[in-house]
Amino acid sequence: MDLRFYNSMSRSLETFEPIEKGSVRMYHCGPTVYQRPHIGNYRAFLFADLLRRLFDQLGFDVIQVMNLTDVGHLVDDADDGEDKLEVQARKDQVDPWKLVEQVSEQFFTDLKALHVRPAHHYPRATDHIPEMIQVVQKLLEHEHAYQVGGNVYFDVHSFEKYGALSGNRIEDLEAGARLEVNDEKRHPADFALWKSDPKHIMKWESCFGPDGFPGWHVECSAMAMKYLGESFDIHTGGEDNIFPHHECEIAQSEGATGLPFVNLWMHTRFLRVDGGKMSKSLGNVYSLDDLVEKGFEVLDFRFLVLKAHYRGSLNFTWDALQSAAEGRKGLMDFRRRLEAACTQGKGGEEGSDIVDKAREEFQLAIAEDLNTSAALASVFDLRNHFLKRGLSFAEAKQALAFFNEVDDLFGLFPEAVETSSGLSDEEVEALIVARTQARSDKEWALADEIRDQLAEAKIVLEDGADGVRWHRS
RNA sequence: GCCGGCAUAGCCAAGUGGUAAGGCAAUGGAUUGCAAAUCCAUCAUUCUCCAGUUCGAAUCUGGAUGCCGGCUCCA
Repeated sequence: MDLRFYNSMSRSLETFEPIEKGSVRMYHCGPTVYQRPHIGNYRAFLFADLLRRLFDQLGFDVIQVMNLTDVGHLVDDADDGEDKLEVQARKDQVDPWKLVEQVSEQFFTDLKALHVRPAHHYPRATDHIPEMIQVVQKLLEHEHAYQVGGNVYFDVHSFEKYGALSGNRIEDLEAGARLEVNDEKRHPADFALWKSDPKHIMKWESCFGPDGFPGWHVECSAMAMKYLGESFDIHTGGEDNIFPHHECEIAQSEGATGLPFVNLWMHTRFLRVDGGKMSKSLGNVYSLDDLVEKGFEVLDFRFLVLKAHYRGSLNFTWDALQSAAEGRKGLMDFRRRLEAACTQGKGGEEGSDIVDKAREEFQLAIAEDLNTSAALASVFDLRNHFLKRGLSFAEAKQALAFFNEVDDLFGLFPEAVETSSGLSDEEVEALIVARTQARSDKEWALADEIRDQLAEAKIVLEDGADGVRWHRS
């Protein structure tokens, strides 16, 4: 089955063809580790993980790289542009290096909670200064860059394709007149490859001077090429990365090597909050902890993200998250039923093509630019079908296998049910027996007390005609 | 000023020419000691608005309105 993805560069769906048959190399723009990533950031990272899981499932040899930006990301492009990291470190009164450690650690904790499979490399900009300097030197050799004192700039006029990704034209950028005036630059749209500033805390000695630091864009070029080669398959990021970041990456990388940098550019749309932009002033920049504090699970957010297509502007609201949480519960409940039906199922050994049909729909939806929303519908359809019609032993086994494939891709279910509720299975069973006794004795107060006690321990009871089923929530 | 995107029920959201997926919520019923969970049923003659193309449009074209993004740090 062909995979088709939307390429931001061509603005159309393209059949995916890896550079090397059976393998895929991809790079994702990761966080600038100056403050904990918010749920909007994680939408992009969850998308990267979806791609990763898809290629894993299809048996590709995957090499996945996500950078951590820990230097060079300036708050603005002016001469006195400060490094975001240093600014935040000063605010927090900590050493910038320490801040990097703290935020990175938090980031990895978040990824784990979100069931994101670890990338193969998480390179940090500060560990790749020599590689970046090499790129800058090559650009100088090829006359795509020029040096003014201790600063080196990329000459956007030297790269014909500059603007191809974003649709910006150099003339328009100038007309915008919002670019900082910088007398050193030949053109206002030229961007920094290397800057010198003795005031910087994070600085390196180089052939350009004693106190320099790299421009933001160059880290991704240097690190991507180091780990993935000069040309690789897929590069992803948020829509805001398209310009200037990715535009500049292309110019730098191709300017340095003369080879195509990336075959497929994929960008996720922003997560909106209450229909608008997420912003600090509105107080709606949420972290995963904010969700947990409201009683949600981190994976509920993962489900919410998967319910929408990655190129659509998902609107985050607490209602939507609640709905995602309920929906995820429903799926987990169905999986429990399937598991039960597999061990104690009735009916014949013959399966049916219902599951195959659901699987086919699911796979088609995913193959067509990762339409998780439509794919999910096939899973719910299957659930509804079986809830309505019932299912045989063989069908349950088929369906469970399909469910596990779905979760291999979506990563929505906990790996193992936690037994940390304080009650062992035996204790739970004993309490249920006691409650059943109380109910048959019509001692409702006692029965309800036991029910509350179990609920407190996160045990969900299901009173049915043929007895009581229970599970941990 | 320049570039780009979106507008589908109470909420979230698929669907890009053939007559509106799915989830959540809601409502009625079954079940229950009461609940919860579960099950059954119902839930957009219609896709922001106006005009056009077409046998046929949520889907294409033009216009209006609203929202969002980029051009400056941002996923």
